[in-house]
Amino acid sequence: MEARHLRYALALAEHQHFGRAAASLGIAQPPLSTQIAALEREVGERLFDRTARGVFPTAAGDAFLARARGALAEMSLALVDAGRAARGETGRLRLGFIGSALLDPLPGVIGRFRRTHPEVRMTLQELDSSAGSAALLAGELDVAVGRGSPRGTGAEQLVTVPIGADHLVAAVSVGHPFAGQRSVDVERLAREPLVVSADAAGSYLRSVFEPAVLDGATLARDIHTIAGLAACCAGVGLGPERMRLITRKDLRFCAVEPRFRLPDLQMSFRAADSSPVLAAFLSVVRQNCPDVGGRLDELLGV
Amino acid sequence: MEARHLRYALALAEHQHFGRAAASLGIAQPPLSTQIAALEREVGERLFDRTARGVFPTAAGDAFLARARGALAEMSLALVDAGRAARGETGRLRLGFIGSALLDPLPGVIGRFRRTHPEVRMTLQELDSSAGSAALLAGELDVAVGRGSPRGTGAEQLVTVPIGADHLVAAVSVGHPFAGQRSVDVERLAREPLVVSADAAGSYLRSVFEPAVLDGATLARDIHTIAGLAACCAGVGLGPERMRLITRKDLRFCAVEPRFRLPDLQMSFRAADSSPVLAAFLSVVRQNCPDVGGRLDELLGV
DNA sequence: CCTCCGCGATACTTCCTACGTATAGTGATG
DNA sequence: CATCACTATACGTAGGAAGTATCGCGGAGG
Repeated sequence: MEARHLRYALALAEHQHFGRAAASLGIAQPPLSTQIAALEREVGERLFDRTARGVFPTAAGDAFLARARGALAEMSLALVDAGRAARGETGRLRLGFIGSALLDPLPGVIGRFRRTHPEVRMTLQELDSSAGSAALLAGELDVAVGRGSPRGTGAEQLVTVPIGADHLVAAVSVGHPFAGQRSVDVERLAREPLVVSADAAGSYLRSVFEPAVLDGATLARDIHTIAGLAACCAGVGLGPERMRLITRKDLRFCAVEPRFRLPDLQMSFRAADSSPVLAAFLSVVRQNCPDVGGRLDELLGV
Repeated sequence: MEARHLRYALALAEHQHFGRAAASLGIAQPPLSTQIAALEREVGERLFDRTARGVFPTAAGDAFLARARGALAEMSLALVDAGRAARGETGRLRLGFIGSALLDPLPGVIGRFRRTHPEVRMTLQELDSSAGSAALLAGELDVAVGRGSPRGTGAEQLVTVPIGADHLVAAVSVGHPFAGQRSVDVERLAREPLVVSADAAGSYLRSVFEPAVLDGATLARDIHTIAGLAACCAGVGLGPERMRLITRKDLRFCAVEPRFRLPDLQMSFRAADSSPVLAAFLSVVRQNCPDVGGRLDELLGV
């Protein structure tokens, strides 16, 4: 049985007349008769009653036609759905990110993507940079946002683009002596109790402070915790500049002198991932983060 | 797009290999390549990634394959459903009947039909004989059970078979003088207050009693009401012998002398009705009412 | 009652296209 | 670099779907 048989049977049921049904199909009447006969032979039942007043489906014909309509509808949906999937309008995107990314570039990107691709199911989860690249390589994520380029086994299977630069800033409670200052020296900071992210304490902060200073610091899992601890006088919080987007009445920020540039925020995905949803997401990222457009343009082959 | 394209795409997705998929389809590899290419051209998207490790569906391919499975499933169901409809296993049967038929032949017939054809939706309604044939002709019923052969306009469009003979019996309250008697004479009955069905009072009872007797009788709409009225001493109930199947402690029956044969119970349907459900129902009737088998055998062409 | 007409089925031819065979192109692997 | 495995391409063939002509049948009308 071929789709042709279904189309012919439906046309015949609609026109109740072999000649007119054939004309509507753009064929002559005899082949229509032949094909309907072949269909009835395959089904093993007479599907149409040929009467003098017209051609009408039998009970078996009615049952058959209902399914035939369903089958043809599925076939057109196959075409439509394939196109939508190819354009990244349907599907799934699993995004992992560090807390600070949720402050600046992600809200705009995610919001715009959800508006333009409402039928893509998104999974969002906060995790640290190294867990992000590991989950990417394990196939558990499609996009990871972290700080610094992924290193280690399999990192060459990932493509990574910078999506935002950052400098170190200090966060203090509103009652702290630093609270009114526009900036504070690193040497001064080293004499204060510090609150830093566990991630940073193990990596880039080691090029700013002596190990002994960091070993005495309070560790926090994410940027919001640093801000909260600093606000309640647990110490001087250290984090990226976008931490200033956290607005609390009991919190003040100071630039750190000399300026220290943190590793960039980076967005990674599997180089071998050809998912149209990913491509659509990257295209939204390019529109929302003009700074990194050049790099993505190459990757998207524009 | 033809069903062949769907089958080929599914086989390719299953085997992840053009050669083996082609073999499983019973064709050579080049035509499979050609057909898949044609399908991808029609859909407008690449549906499979040909890699060194195998052939894998793209995102568009996955979406397409899901619909393709649905479409092919509908097509096989079209065959199955047509067969079931042709055998009368699915569909609808609208049955109208007079109350007395519900006492004897219908419970067995309907019960057996429902067991053997559980997916046929049945509509049952009690109505009098003339309303039954009218509803048949109006296309509102498929089968009608009444007493006596339908007469009047359009009756020749109906086929009618007898499904049960009946004689007149009297029903009286347990306290009535007739209660202990095996039989009672018609002349004796004529001097009692009577309870009869409105239908019968207007037709066959007129050949048993004087019009004056019937004009004084209490009229009931159906056989159960006759029995109820007789039981509470409203008069002597008259009805078909199968009324004896109504067992109430406060009710007794007497044969009527001389025996008077009522018009037979008849089952009617449209002669032009070729519904397989009707045929299946008639076949059950034939098995359940051996008396009328001969007549139905002819009609069913056995 | 016969004829005519409309419609579907059948007979036969034509042509498209799906299939088979042979082979070239391509990417991975030793 | 050679080889191998696999898919794509080229081309001839054959099966079947469509076209043309005609038959058979059932209903309407004279």
